[in-house]
Amino acid sequence: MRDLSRASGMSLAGLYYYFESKERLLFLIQRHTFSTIVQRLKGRLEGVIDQEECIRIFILNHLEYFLANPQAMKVLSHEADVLKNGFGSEVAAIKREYYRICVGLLEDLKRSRALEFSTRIAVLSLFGMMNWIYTWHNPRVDADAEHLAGEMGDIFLGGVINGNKKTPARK
Amino acid sequence: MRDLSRASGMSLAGLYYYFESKERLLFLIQRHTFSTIVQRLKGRLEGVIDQEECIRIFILNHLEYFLANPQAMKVLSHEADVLKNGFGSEVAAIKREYYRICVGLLEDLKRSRALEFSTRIAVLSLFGMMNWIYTWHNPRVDADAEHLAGEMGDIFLGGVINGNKKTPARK
DNA sequence: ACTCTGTTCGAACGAACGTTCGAATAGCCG
DNA sequence: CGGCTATTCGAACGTTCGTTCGAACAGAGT
Repeated sequence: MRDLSRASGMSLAGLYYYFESKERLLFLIQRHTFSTIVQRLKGRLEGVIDQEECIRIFILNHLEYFLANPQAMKVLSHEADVLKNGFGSEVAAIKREYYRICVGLLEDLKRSRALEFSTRIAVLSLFGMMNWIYTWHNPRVDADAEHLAGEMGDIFLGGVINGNKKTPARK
Repeated sequence: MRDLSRASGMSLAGLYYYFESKERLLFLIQRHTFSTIVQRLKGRLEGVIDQEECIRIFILNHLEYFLANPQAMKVLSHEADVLKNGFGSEVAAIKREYYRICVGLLEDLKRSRALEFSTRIAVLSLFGMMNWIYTWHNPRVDADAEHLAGEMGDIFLGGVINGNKKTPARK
Protein backbone atom coordinates (compact mmCIF):
# COMPACT_ATOMS: atom_id res chain seq x y z
CA MET A 1 0.00 0.00 0.00
CA ARG A 2 2.90 2.37 0.68
CA ASP A 3 4.28 1.60 -2.76
CA LEU A 4 0.93 2.37 -4.33
CA SER A 5 0.76 5.56 -2.32
CA ARG A 6 4.15 6.69 -3.59
CA ALA A 7 3.44 5.67 -7.19
CA SER A 8 0.04 7.32 -7.32
CA GLY A 9 1.01 10.49 -5.51
CA MET A 10 -1.82 10.06 -3.03
CA SER A 11 -1.11 9.71 0.64
CA LEU A 12 -1.29 6.32 2.33
CA ALA A 13 -4.37 7.32 4.30
CA GLY A 14 -5.93 8.77 1.18
CA LEU A 15 -5.93 5.37 -0.49
CA TYR A 16 -8.14 4.05 2.27
CA TYR A 17 -10.73 6.69 1.44
CA TYR A 18 -11.30 4.92 -1.89
CA PHE A 19 -10.49 1.30 -1.06
CA GLU A 20 -11.59 -0.10 2.24
CA SER A 21 -8.76 -2.61 2.43
CA LYS A 22 -5.81 -3.92 0.53
CA GLU A 23 -7.63 -7.18 -0.05
CA ARG A 24 -10.68 -5.46 -1.56
CA LEU A 25 -8.41 -3.44 -3.85
CA LEU A 26 -6.73 -6.63 -5.06
CA PHE A 27 -10.16 -8.14 -5.56
CA LEU A 28 -11.30 -5.21 -7.71
CA ILE A 29 -8.16 -5.46 -9.83
CA GLN A 30 -8.56 -9.20 -10.33
CA ARG A 31 -12.26 -8.97 -11.13
CA HIS A 32 -11.68 -6.15 -13.62
CA THR A 33 -8.81 -7.99 -15.32
CA PHE A 34 -10.44 -11.39 -15.71
CA SER A 35 -13.80 -9.91 -16.66
CA THR A 36 -12.13 -7.86 -19.38
CA ILE A 37 -10.33 -10.88 -20.80
CA VAL A 38 -13.50 -12.98 -20.86
CA GLN A 39 -15.55 -10.17 -22.38
CA ARG A 40 -13.04 -9.49 -25.15
CA LEU A 41 -12.81 -13.20 -25.88
CA LYS A 42 -16.56 -13.53 -26.28
CA GLY A 43 -16.61 -10.63 -28.70
CA ARG A 44 -13.84 -12.11 -30.81
CA LEU A 45 -15.38 -15.58 -30.91
CA GLU A 46 -18.74 -14.33 -32.10
CA GLY A 47 -19.62 -15.73 -35.51
CA VAL A 48 -16.46 -17.82 -35.83
CA ILE A 49 -17.33 -21.37 -36.79
CA ASP A 50 -14.04 -23.13 -37.50
CA GLN A 51 -13.04 -24.92 -34.31
CA GLU A 52 -9.33 -24.57 -34.87
CA GLU A 53 -9.67 -20.86 -35.55
CA CYS A 54 -11.58 -20.48 -32.28
CA ILE A 55 -8.70 -21.92 -30.31
CA ARG A 56 -6.21 -19.71 -32.13
CA ILE A 57 -8.38 -16.72 -31.20
CA PHE A 58 -8.45 -17.91 -27.60
CA ILE A 59 -4.66 -18.08 -27.47
CA LEU A 60 -4.16 -14.73 -29.18
CA ASN A 61 -6.67 -12.99 -26.92
CA HIS A 62 -4.94 -14.40 -23.85
CA LEU A 63 -1.40 -13.55 -24.93
CA GLU A 64 -2.28 -10.06 -26.12
CA TYR A 65 -3.65 -9.14 -22.73
CA PHE A 66 -0.74 -10.78 -20.92
CA LEU A 67 1.92 -9.04 -22.95
CA ALA A 68 0.14 -5.69 -22.86
CA ASN A 69 0.04 -5.76 -19.04
CA PRO A 70 3.07 -7.79 -18.03
CA GLN A 71 3.58 -6.42 -14.53
CA ALA A 72 -0.11 -6.72 -13.75
CA MET A 73 -0.24 -10.33 -14.92
CA LYS A 74 2.86 -11.16 -12.93
CA VAL A 75 1.15 -9.91 -9.79
CA LEU A 76 -2.12 -11.66 -10.63
CA SER A 77 -0.35 -14.94 -11.27
CA HIS A 78 1.49 -14.63 -7.99
CA GLU A 79 -1.47 -13.56 -5.87
CA ALA A 80 -3.88 -15.98 -7.49
CA ASP A 81 -5.14 -17.68 -4.36
CA VAL A 82 -4.70 -15.17 -1.55
CA LEU A 83 -8.23 -13.73 -1.51
CA LYS A 84 -10.39 -14.81 1.41
CA ASN A 85 -13.64 -16.72 1.04
CA GLY A 86 -15.95 -13.92 -0.01
CA PHE A 87 -13.67 -12.21 -2.51
CA GLY A 88 -12.02 -15.39 -3.66
CA SER A 89 -15.17 -17.15 -4.77
CA GLU A 90 -16.33 -14.36 -7.09
CA VAL A 91 -12.98 -14.24 -8.86
CA ALA A 92 -12.87 -18.03 -8.93
CA ALA A 93 -16.25 -18.03 -10.67
CA ILE A 94 -14.94 -15.81 -13.47
CA LYS A 95 -11.86 -17.96 -13.85
CA ARG A 96 -14.03 -21.06 -13.95
CA GLU A 97 -16.15 -19.55 -16.71
CA TYR A 98 -12.98 -18.78 -18.65
CA TYR A 99 -11.75 -22.32 -18.14
CA ARG A 100 -15.11 -23.74 -19.22
CA ILE A 101 -15.06 -21.70 -22.43
CA CYS A 102 -11.72 -23.25 -23.32
CA VAL A 103 -13.01 -26.72 -22.45
CA GLY A 104 -15.99 -26.11 -24.73
CA LEU A 105 -13.81 -25.04 -27.63
CA LEU A 106 -11.62 -28.10 -27.25
CA GLU A 107 -14.57 -30.47 -27.05
CA ASP A 108 -16.01 -28.95 -30.22
CA LEU A 109 -12.68 -29.64 -31.88
CA LYS A 110 -12.59 -33.17 -30.52
CA ARG A 111 -16.11 -33.91 -31.72
CA SER A 112 -15.64 -32.47 -35.19
CA ARG A 113 -12.50 -34.50 -35.81
CA ALA A 114 -13.13 -37.58 -33.68
CA LEU A 115 -10.02 -36.99 -31.58
CA GLU A 116 -8.99 -38.77 -28.39
CA PHE A 117 -7.30 -36.96 -25.51
CA SER A 118 -8.01 -35.73 -22.00
CA THR A 119 -9.67 -32.33 -22.28
CA ARG A 120 -8.71 -31.35 -18.75
CA ILE A 121 -5.02 -32.05 -19.21
CA ALA A 122 -4.99 -30.40 -22.63
CA VAL A 123 -6.66 -27.22 -21.36
CA LEU A 124 -4.46 -26.96 -18.30
CA SER A 125 -1.37 -27.60 -20.40
CA LEU A 126 -2.41 -24.79 -22.69
CA PHE A 127 -2.95 -22.47 -19.75
CA GLY A 128 0.49 -23.41 -18.49
CA MET A 129 2.12 -22.60 -21.81
CA MET A 130 0.40 -19.22 -21.93
CA ASN A 131 0.63 -18.18 -18.30
CA TRP A 132 4.27 -19.13 -17.87
CA ILE A 133 5.16 -16.34 -20.28
CA TYR A 134 5.30 -13.85 -17.45
CA THR A 135 8.45 -15.58 -16.18
CA TRP A 136 10.45 -15.31 -19.39
CA HIS A 137 9.07 -12.87 -21.93
CA ASN A 138 11.41 -10.01 -22.72
CA PRO A 139 9.86 -7.50 -25.13
CA ARG A 140 13.34 -6.56 -26.37
CA VAL A 141 14.26 -10.03 -27.62
CA ASP A 142 11.00 -11.99 -27.84
CA ALA A 143 8.36 -11.80 -30.52
CA ASP A 144 5.03 -10.02 -30.12
CA ALA A 145 1.76 -11.59 -29.05
CA GLU A 146 0.60 -12.39 -32.56
CA HIS A 147 3.72 -14.33 -33.45
CA LEU A 148 3.88 -16.13 -30.10
CA ALA A 149 0.22 -17.03 -30.35
CA GLY A 150 0.92 -18.49 -33.78
CA GLU A 151 3.82 -20.61 -32.54
CA MET A 152 2.02 -21.81 -29.43
CA GLY A 153 -1.08 -22.50 -31.49
CA ASP A 154 0.99 -24.63 -33.86
CA ILE A 155 2.46 -26.65 -31.02
CA PHE A 156 -0.78 -27.09 -29.12
CA LEU A 157 -3.07 -27.73 -32.08
CA GLY A 158 -0.51 -29.93 -33.77
CA GLY A 159 -0.32 -31.91 -30.54
CA VAL A 160 -4.00 -32.41 -29.89
CA ILE A 161 -4.97 -32.87 -33.56
CA ASN A 162 -2.18 -35.09 -34.80
CA GLY A 163 -1.37 -36.60 -31.46
CA ASN A 164 1.78 -38.63 -31.43
CA LYS A 165 1.78 -41.03 -34.33
CA LYS A 166 5.01 -42.72 -33.32
CA THR A 167 3.76 -44.31 -30.11
CA PRO A 168 -0.03 -44.39 -30.35
CA ALA A 169 -0.55 -47.08 -27.72
CA ARG A 170 -0.06 -45.49 -24.32
CA LYS A 171 -1.17 -47.06 -21.09
CA MET B 1 10.87 -18.55 9.92
CA ARG B 2 8.34 -18.77 12.74
CA ASP B 3 6.34 -21.27 10.70
CA LEU B 4 9.46 -23.38 10.16
CA SER B 5 10.20 -23.13 13.86
CA ARG B 6 6.76 -24.41 14.78
CA ALA B 7 6.78 -27.15 12.12
CA SER B 8 10.24 -28.40 13.00
CA GLY B 9 9.85 -28.21 16.77
CA MET B 10 13.01 -26.15 17.08
CA SER B 11 12.88 -22.68 18.55
CA LEU B 12 13.06 -19.65 16.32
CA ALA B 13 16.50 -18.71 17.60
CA GLY B 14 17.63 -22.30 17.23
CA LEU B 15 17.08 -22.16 13.49
CA TYR B 16 19.62 -19.36 13.25
CA TYR B 17 22.24 -21.62 14.80
CA TYR B 18 22.10 -23.75 11.64
CA PHE B 19 21.12 -21.22 8.97
CA GLU B 20 22.65 -17.79 9.08
CA SER B 21 19.68 -16.14 7.39
CA LYS B 22 16.33 -16.86 5.83
CA GLU B 23 17.75 -16.03 2.43
CA ARG B 24 20.63 -18.50 2.78
CA LEU B 25 18.20 -21.22 3.86
CA LEU B 26 16.08 -20.58 0.78
CA PHE B 27 19.22 -20.65 -1.32
CA LEU B 28 20.25 -24.05 0.11
CA ILE B 29 16.78 -25.46 -0.59
CA GLN B 30 16.75 -24.17 -4.14
CA ARG B 31 20.26 -25.36 -4.90
CA HIS B 32 19.55 -28.82 -3.47
CA THR B 33 16.29 -29.15 -5.39
CA PHE B 34 17.48 -28.05 -8.80
CA SER B 35 20.76 -29.93 -8.47
CA THR B 36 18.87 -33.11 -7.65
CA ILE B 37 16.57 -32.73 -10.64
CA VAL B 38 19.47 -32.13 -13.03
CA GLN B 39 21.50 -34.98 -11.59
CA ARG B 40 18.65 -37.48 -11.84
CA LEU B 41 17.95 -36.35 -15.38
CA LYS B 42 21.53 -36.93 -16.47
CA GLY B 43 21.45 -40.42 -15.03
CA ARG B 44 18.25 -41.29 -16.83
CA LEU B 45 19.40 -39.90 -20.16
CA GLU B 46 22.63 -41.88 -20.17
CA GLY B 47 22.76 -44.28 -23.07
CA VAL B 48 19.41 -43.27 -24.52
CA ILE B 49 19.76 -42.53 -28.22
CA ASP B 50 16.24 -41.99 -29.53
CA GLN B 51 15.61 -38.23 -29.51
CA GLU B 52 11.91 -38.54 -28.84
CA GLU B 53 12.51 -40.91 -25.96
CA CYS B 54 14.96 -38.42 -24.45
CA ILE B 55 12.30 -35.72 -24.36
CA ARG B 56 9.79 -38.10 -22.83
CA ILE B 57 12.36 -38.90 -20.15
CA PHE B 58 12.90 -35.20 -19.57
CA ILE B 59 9.19 -34.63 -19.04
CA LEU B 60 8.76 -37.66 -16.80
CA ASN B 61 11.76 -36.74 -14.67
CA HIS B 62 10.44 -33.21 -14.23
CA LEU B 63 6.87 -34.20 -13.39
CA GLU B 64 7.88 -36.99 -11.02
CA TYR B 65 9.87 -34.57 -8.90
CA PHE B 66 7.18 -31.92 -9.05
CA LEU B 67 4.39 -34.25 -8.00
CA ALA B 68 6.47 -35.93 -5.31
CA ASN B 69 7.19 -32.55 -3.67
CA PRO B 70 4.19 -30.42 -4.50
CA GLN B 71 4.39 -27.92 -1.65
CA ALA B 72 8.12 -27.46 -2.16
CA MET B 73 7.71 -26.83 -5.86
CA LYS B 74 4.92 -24.37 -5.20
CA VAL B 75 7.23 -22.37 -2.97
CA LEU B 76 10.14 -22.61 -5.40
CA SER B 77 7.97 -21.46 -8.29
CA HIS B 78 6.76 -18.52 -6.24
CA GLU B 79 10.13 -17.50 -4.82
CA ALA B 80 11.99 -18.02 -8.07
CA ASP B 81 13.61 -14.61 -8.33
CA VAL B 82 13.87 -13.28 -4.79
CA LEU B 83 17.47 -14.31 -4.07
CA LYS B 84 19.97 -11.45 -4.03
CA ASN B 85 22.93 -11.22 -6.41
CA GLY B 86 25.28 -13.69 -4.79
CA PHE B 87 22.79 -16.45 -4.06
CA GLY B 88 20.67 -15.78 -7.10
CA SER B 89 23.39 -16.25 -9.67
CA GLU B 90 24.42 -19.71 -8.46
CA VAL B 91 20.84 -20.97 -8.62
CA ALA B 92 20.35 -19.23 -11.95
CA ALA B 93 23.37 -21.11 -13.30
CA ILE B 94 21.84 -24.47 -12.41
CA LYS B 95 18.55 -23.47 -13.96
CA ARG B 96 20.36 -22.32 -17.08
CA GLU B 97 22.12 -25.67 -17.35
CA TYR B 98 18.76 -27.41 -17.04
CA TYR B 99 17.29 -25.16 -19.69
CA ARG B 100 20.26 -25.79 -22.01
CA ILE B 101 19.89 -29.56 -21.66
CA CYS B 102 16.30 -29.27 -22.86
CA VAL B 103 17.38 -27.00 -25.72
CA GLY B 104 19.98 -29.59 -26.72
CA LEU B 105 17.46 -32.41 -26.71
CA LEU B 106 15.07 -30.43 -28.86
CA GLU B 107 17.76 -29.43 -31.35
CA ASP B 108 18.80 -33.06 -31.68
CA LEU B 109 15.20 -33.87 -32.49
CA LYS B 110 14.97 -31.00 -34.96
CA ARG B 111 18.15 -32.05 -36.73
CA SER B 112 17.27 -35.73 -36.96
CA ARG B 113 13.88 -35.00 -38.50
CA ALA B 114 14.54 -31.75 -40.33
CA LEU B 115 11.88 -29.88 -38.35
CA GLU B 116 11.23 -26.14 -38.32
CA PHE B 117 10.22 -24.32 -35.14
CA SER B 118 11.62 -21.88 -32.59
CA THR B 119 13.55 -23.89 -30.01
CA ARG B 120 13.29 -21.13 -27.41
CA ILE B 121 9.53 -20.86 -27.63
CA ALA B 122 9.10 -24.63 -27.70
CA VAL B 123 11.28 -25.17 -24.63
CA LEU B 124 9.63 -22.39 -22.65
CA SER B 125 6.19 -23.62 -23.64
CA LEU B 126 7.11 -27.07 -22.41
CA PHE B 127 8.36 -25.63 -19.12
CA GLY B 128 5.11 -23.74 -18.81
CA MET B 129 3.03 -26.86 -19.31
CA MET B 130 5.04 -28.73 -16.71
CA ASN B 131 5.52 -26.02 -14.12
CA TRP B 132 1.93 -24.84 -14.16
CA ILE B 133 0.92 -28.15 -12.66
CA TYR B 134 1.50 -26.84 -9.17
CA THR B 135 -1.54 -24.60 -9.59
CA TRP B 136 -4.02 -27.33 -10.47
CA HIS B 137 -2.84 -30.84 -9.70
CA ASN B 138 -4.98 -32.65 -7.17
CA PRO B 139 -3.62 -36.09 -6.32
CA ARG B 140 -7.14 -37.26 -5.50
CA VAL B 141 -8.59 -36.63 -8.95
CA ASP B 142 -5.63 -36.23 -11.30
CA ALA B 143 -3.47 -38.93 -12.77
CA ASP B 144 0.04 -39.77 -11.59
CA ALA B 145 3.27 -38.42 -13.00
CA GLU B 146 3.75 -41.24 -15.49
CA HIS B 147 0.34 -40.79 -17.07
CA LEU B 148 0.57 -37.01 -17.12
CA ALA B 149 4.03 -37.15 -18.63
CA GLY B 150 2.64 -39.41 -21.34
CA GLU B 151 -0.22 -37.04 -22.18
CA MET B 152 1.94 -33.94 -22.11
CA GLY B 153 4.57 -35.71 -24.15
CA ASP B 154 1.94 -36.59 -26.75
CA ILE B 155 0.77 -33.00 -27.00
CA PHE B 156 4.21 -31.45 -27.04
CA LEU B 157 5.91 -33.97 -29.32
CA GLY B 158 2.89 -34.16 -31.61
CA GLY B 159 3.05 -30.40 -31.85
CA VAL B 160 6.72 -29.96 -32.60
CA ILE B 161 7.02 -33.05 -34.82
CA ASN B 162 3.86 -32.85 -36.86
CA GLY B 163 3.45 -29.12 -36.56
CA ASN B 164 0.14 -27.85 -37.78
CA LYS B 165 -0.56 -29.26 -41.19
CA LYS B 166 -3.75 -27.29 -41.70
CA THR B 167 -2.19 -23.80 -41.85
CA PRO B 168 1.49 -24.33 -42.64
CA ALA B 169 2.13 -20.81 -43.93
CA ARG B 170 2.32 -18.53 -40.94
CA LYS B 171 3.94 -15.13 -41.06
C1' DA C 1 -20.12 34.61 6.33
C1' DC C 2 -21.44 29.96 7.75
C1' DT C 3 -22.27 25.32 7.39
C1' DC C 4 -22.14 20.99 5.20
C1' DT C 5 -20.15 17.46 2.51
C1' DG C 6 -16.46 15.38 0.11
C1' DT C 7 -11.53 14.85 0.02
C1' DT C 8 -6.70 14.68 1.65
C1' DC C 9 -3.17 14.02 4.86
C1' DG C 10 0.40 13.44 8.97
C1' DA C 11 0.83 10.69 12.65
C1' DA C 12 0.26 6.93 15.01
C1' DC C 13 -1.30 2.00 16.47
C1' DG C 14 -0.86 -3.02 16.77
C1' DA C 15 0.76 -6.99 14.54
C1' DA C 16 4.08 -9.69 12.05
C1' DC C 17 8.54 -10.23 10.42
C1' DG C 18 13.87 -11.31 10.28
C1' DT C 19 17.34 -11.26 13.39
C1' DT C 20 20.32 -11.01 17.73
C1' DC C 21 21.86 -11.76 22.42
C1' DG C 22 22.81 -13.69 26.72
C1' DA C 23 21.59 -17.28 29.58
C1' DA C 24 20.62 -22.10 30.23
C1' DT C 25 21.42 -26.98 29.23
C1' DA C 26 23.75 -31.31 27.72
C1' DG C 27 27.54 -34.19 26.69
C1' DC C 28 32.40 -35.05 26.72
C1' DC C 29 37.42 -34.94 28.15
C1' DG C 30 40.91 -33.94 31.66
C1' DC D 1 34.45 -33.06 39.88
C1' DG D 2 35.61 -28.71 36.89
C1' DG D 3 36.08 -26.76 32.50
C1' DC D 4 35.05 -26.83 27.57
C1' DT D 5 32.34 -26.91 23.49
C1' DA D 6 28.14 -27.59 21.09
C1' DT D 7 23.40 -26.82 21.19
C1' DT D 8 18.93 -24.74 22.45
C1' DC D 9 15.94 -21.24 23.88
C1' DG D 10 13.10 -17.04 25.83
C1' DA D 11 13.09 -12.46 25.25
C1' DA D 12 13.81 -8.68 22.98
C1' DC D 13 15.23 -5.18 19.10
C1' DG D 14 14.30 -2.64 14.92
C1' DT D 15 11.72 -2.53 10.73
C1' DT D 16 7.88 -3.03 7.76
C1' DC D 17 3.14 -3.70 7.07
C1' DG D 18 -2.11 -2.87 6.94
C1' DT D 19 -5.05 0.10 8.97
C1' DT D 20 -7.22 4.02 11.71
C1' DC D 21 -8.06 8.58 13.54
C1' DG D 22 -8.68 13.32 13.87
C1' DA D 23 -7.49 17.48 11.87
C1' DA D 24 -7.14 20.34 7.80
C1' DC D 25 -8.76 21.97 3.45
C1' DA D 26 -11.81 23.03 -0.62
C1' DG D 27 -16.06 23.93 -2.90
C1' DA D 28 -21.12 24.42 -3.20
C1' DG D 29 -25.46 25.96 -1.37
C1' DT D 30 -28.06 28.97 1.67
